Amino acid sequence: MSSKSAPPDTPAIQNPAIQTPATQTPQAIRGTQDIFGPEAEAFAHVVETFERVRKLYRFRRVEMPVFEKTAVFSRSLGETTDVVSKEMYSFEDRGGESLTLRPEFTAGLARAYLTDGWQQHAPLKVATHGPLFRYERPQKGRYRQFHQIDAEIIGAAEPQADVELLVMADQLLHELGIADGVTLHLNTLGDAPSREAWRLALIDYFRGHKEALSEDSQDRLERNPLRILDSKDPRDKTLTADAPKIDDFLSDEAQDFFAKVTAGLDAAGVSWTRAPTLVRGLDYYRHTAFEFVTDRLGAQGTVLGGGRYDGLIETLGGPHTSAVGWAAGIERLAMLVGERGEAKADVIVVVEDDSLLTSGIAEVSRLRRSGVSAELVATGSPRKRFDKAVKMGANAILALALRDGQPAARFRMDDEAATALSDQLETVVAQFAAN
RNA sequence: GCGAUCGUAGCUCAGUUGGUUAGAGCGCCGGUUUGUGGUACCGGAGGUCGUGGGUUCAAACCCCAUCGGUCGCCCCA
Repeated sequence: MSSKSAPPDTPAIQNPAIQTPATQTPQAIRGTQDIFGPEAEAFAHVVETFERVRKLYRFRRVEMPVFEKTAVFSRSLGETTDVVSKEMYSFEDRGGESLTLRPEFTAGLARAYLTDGWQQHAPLKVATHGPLFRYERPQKGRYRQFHQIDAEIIGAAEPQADVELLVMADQLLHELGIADGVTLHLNTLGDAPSREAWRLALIDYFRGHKEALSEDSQDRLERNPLRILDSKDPRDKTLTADAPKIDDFLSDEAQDFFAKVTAGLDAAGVSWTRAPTLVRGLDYYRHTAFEFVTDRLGAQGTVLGGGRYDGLIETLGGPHTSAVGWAAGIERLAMLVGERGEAKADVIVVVEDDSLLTSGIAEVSRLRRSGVSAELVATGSPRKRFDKAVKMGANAILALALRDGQPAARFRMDDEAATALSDQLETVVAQFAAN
């Protein structure tokens, strides 16, 4: 990228501390992470488990671009939401178009549903995973580039779609072994008229007590009044206790819908708690809203969340389309899973004399080609190589050494490995003896 | 965006009324010992004390700024 092609109005970097002197290694970008070893294994385990469960529930795999036109997100999430108003990574491309790195999956999926003709597959069950970007203050379990797994059903107005998604989420958490201490908080926001009536009642109620609200909530009153219910501020909590309840505003249809969702969960044996103050932050939610919350991650306790967004696709200029979905933070799930051991090698081939290096290369290649995971240890002090292999850990160790000037192979292996690998190793020994 | 706290070798950390060449354990490399073996001993490499200023005869230590981590608020997965 030459400086010539930069837009003429690109501001010069004002802060000298941000500039990296040519002699210094640049830092990673704040809020990004390089994960490695046991942590990376945990991350992969989450994705692999998700892939397995998603196939059990017959969700189809989709891949999408990591960036979209900015309007895709600003229109669907709502201009006043924090995500849109201050957390998006937006930029102009060289053609002058405003693009944004996806801060979530749903809006992009809705766009793809419309532009790619996926309507023909409705109701469409899809799953995806990948990186998302949000310009936030990083904390544990919260990053600027983070990763989610995501499952959605587009074009399904029936409550059993909500149920299917929730049961799937519940099974995923169980299969990851982290369901203990996680509870499903469930609420309904009603249909559009219910939600709107409740919203107006809340605004009316809180306006009457505006002075008693926290500063944050006075601000929320204008931008996102529903969220006052979620406030942790003690001043707000005394007020929210007597605030209008959604249940008093639900239409018969909305009430019936919610009853069918809870009945379905009960039938499937998924436990849940009613959380009447649970409101999702994004504008597009209707009816079912839910979060799976753990007590083990401090302030970042929501591990999986979602709901129904019947209004979204219309907002993007499409036909009225019902949809439900959820997303879960892979980093948060991985933290709950904990570090996972990396698999031991089936065989480590130790070259204890440099003159046998080519034999070692030949054997380790043969093993790998026949589906045995193998590592070659042939560097460092020859006398310490065996100990190094022992420390690395393997089901079997094959040591190649000179004995009385003649090549000789020795073994050490676990009993279990001995049975599993005996055929392979016999071949190796035979091979080695032959050479 | 706000508040708090931290930042010394690859890793975990010592290092206080500011005072000679900044230390340990683990890891890494080498040597000796052992020799069907995850041993023991010896030695070595490796540090702009996050970065930039300031105060001082003297700063890892005090002050300011900045970058980054962590925790809380906000928001959210």
